[in-house]
Amino acid sequence: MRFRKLNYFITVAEELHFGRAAARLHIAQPPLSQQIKAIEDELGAVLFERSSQKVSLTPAGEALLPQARALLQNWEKIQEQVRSVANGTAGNLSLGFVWAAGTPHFSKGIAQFKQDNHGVTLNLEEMTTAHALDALRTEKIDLAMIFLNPLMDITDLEHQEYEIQKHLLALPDNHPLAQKDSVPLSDLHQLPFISFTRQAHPSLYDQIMHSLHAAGVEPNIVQIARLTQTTRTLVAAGVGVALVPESTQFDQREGLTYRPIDGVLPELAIHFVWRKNSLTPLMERLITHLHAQVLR
Amino acid sequence: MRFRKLNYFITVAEELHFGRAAARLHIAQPPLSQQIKAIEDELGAVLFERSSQKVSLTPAGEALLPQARALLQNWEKIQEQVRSVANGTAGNLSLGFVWAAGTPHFSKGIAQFKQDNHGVTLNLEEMTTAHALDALRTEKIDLAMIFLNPLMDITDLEHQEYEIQKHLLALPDNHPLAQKDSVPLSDLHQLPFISFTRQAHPSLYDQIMHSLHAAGVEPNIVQIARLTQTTRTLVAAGVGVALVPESTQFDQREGLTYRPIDGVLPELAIHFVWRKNSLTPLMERLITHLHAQVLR
DNA sequence: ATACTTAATATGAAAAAGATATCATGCGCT
DNA sequence: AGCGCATGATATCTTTTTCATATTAAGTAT
Repeated sequence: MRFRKLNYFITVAEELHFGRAAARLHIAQPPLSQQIKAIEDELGAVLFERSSQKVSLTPAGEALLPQARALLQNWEKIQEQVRSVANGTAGNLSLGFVWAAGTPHFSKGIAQFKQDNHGVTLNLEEMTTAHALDALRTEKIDLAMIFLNPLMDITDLEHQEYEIQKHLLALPDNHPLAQKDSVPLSDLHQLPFISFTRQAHPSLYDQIMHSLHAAGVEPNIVQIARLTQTTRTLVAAGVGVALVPESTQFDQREGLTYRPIDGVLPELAIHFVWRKNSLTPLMERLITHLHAQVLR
Repeated sequence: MRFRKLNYFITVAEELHFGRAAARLHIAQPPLSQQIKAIEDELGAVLFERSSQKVSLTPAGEALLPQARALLQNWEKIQEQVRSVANGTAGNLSLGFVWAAGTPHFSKGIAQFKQDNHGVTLNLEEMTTAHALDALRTEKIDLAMIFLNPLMDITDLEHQEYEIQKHLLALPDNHPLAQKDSVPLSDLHQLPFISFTRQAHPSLYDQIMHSLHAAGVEPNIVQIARLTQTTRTLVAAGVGVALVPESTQFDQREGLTYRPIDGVLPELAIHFVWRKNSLTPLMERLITHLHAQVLR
């Protein structure tokens, strides 16, 4: 697909000499004459005025020349773009991620990736694990960063670990438990407790509840849809305490303090997740890049 | 030049099925697979994800599809345009014409031609015969409408008659000669006389002078560069009389009157003139059109 | 006229594209 | 699990297209 004939035409138009043009094209003169004639027949328009003395463009040829050049140039650009997309240095990518993934190193990683890949458009959307899985399967997003654990049925998906966070207990400054350096799990018994809904991160929710139960803790739960800004506002307001991912502490807030938990709680494993066979070079590059940010 | 491979790609992308695509393209499936592979090799990018169960576009293919469609559409447009230029229903044409050609039927003809040929851009410029010939030879214009007579050396040009005009004598209203219905040539003897310069229309000038001389008229000449508006202003102001082409009378003016000449004067033959071998279909159409306007 | 340049034509060779037959793979269905 | 069906890939041969060589035709310059 070299647009042979079009190139032949352009070369003859540039040289205005079949012999020289043929030489430049590394073919003999007769086939060049034939090909030009073929183009003329196809277009139904004579492009060159030939005499044995000189060759010149007809108005039709004059009209075609710049257009033909533009077309070829266009094709070059298209090729480059397609190659870029194939290499992952260009393209679009929609990423759904749980709020806990939004750490400073995540933001920095995204910003740098965008800078290093000017051709790439990233579509970022914060969502719950459940929503992200649905969005993945309905192809609304290409890649998710969500809480993953062994209980989930994701045989239709592939994944790779991003990072593992610990739980922290978020407390109002003046809470009695804030006196301790670390809080035993059992101290949470009967405490007013703010948690995300089971709907949002079902299996994580179940795991946490199971752990609490095992520690003999029967929390007094106030449910909210997502672990976001709202959780911290409620905790700071003294509505209750909350188990939050450690990344939350990056977001300091007046009247709010964090303490490590002493006891067995499930891992907060955030994974990259994508549909099987949908891993593009671009996604691969983004995953590698973000993962590298975590490790340093 | 049917952009075979690009079309193959598009068809497969549309059908997402090599067999059906091949059928639509009236070729067998194996060569289609080969050609697609050839494109992929050339681009260095896999465009389709194949399984025995279904075919789908990769991001690279997704990127190429609209571009490829646009490219082909572009090519269609280019072809049409080139054909239009070849047919003379589109293109550019620069026309240089002497002032005398600017009759009402000329203007009407031009206006109508433009209306009937929307793709055509006409470049009109009023110029002298001498200037027009130079502009023709230096390819500044494509076609001229000028005073032509047998004395001129135009072996490098071709021409066709446009129209032949008679001379009229332009007089101030109150001039004594305005009393007569027609003016004998000999009456012009020693009269103040306004004429274009020899430079402007050399051989016409010579012919007119020769005719005057033959009639024993020795005019008293005030020369101006061109026979335009200015001539009539000068005549109306009583500076002198002038021999003008009959087309001038279409432009009525206060204090100015025209009388036929009684005597032998050269023909005022306005011809289309163009370079040899430069007669394009567009020029041909314009010439035919304008000529038809004269005859009715 | 004669030599020279240049594009067109004729004919056969090489390369590219296509057809037919066959294989490999994966899925659904008993 | 095994069989049939659908689908794309591979191998090999045929056809078509493109190209090269030799030659011709036409026009210019000497």
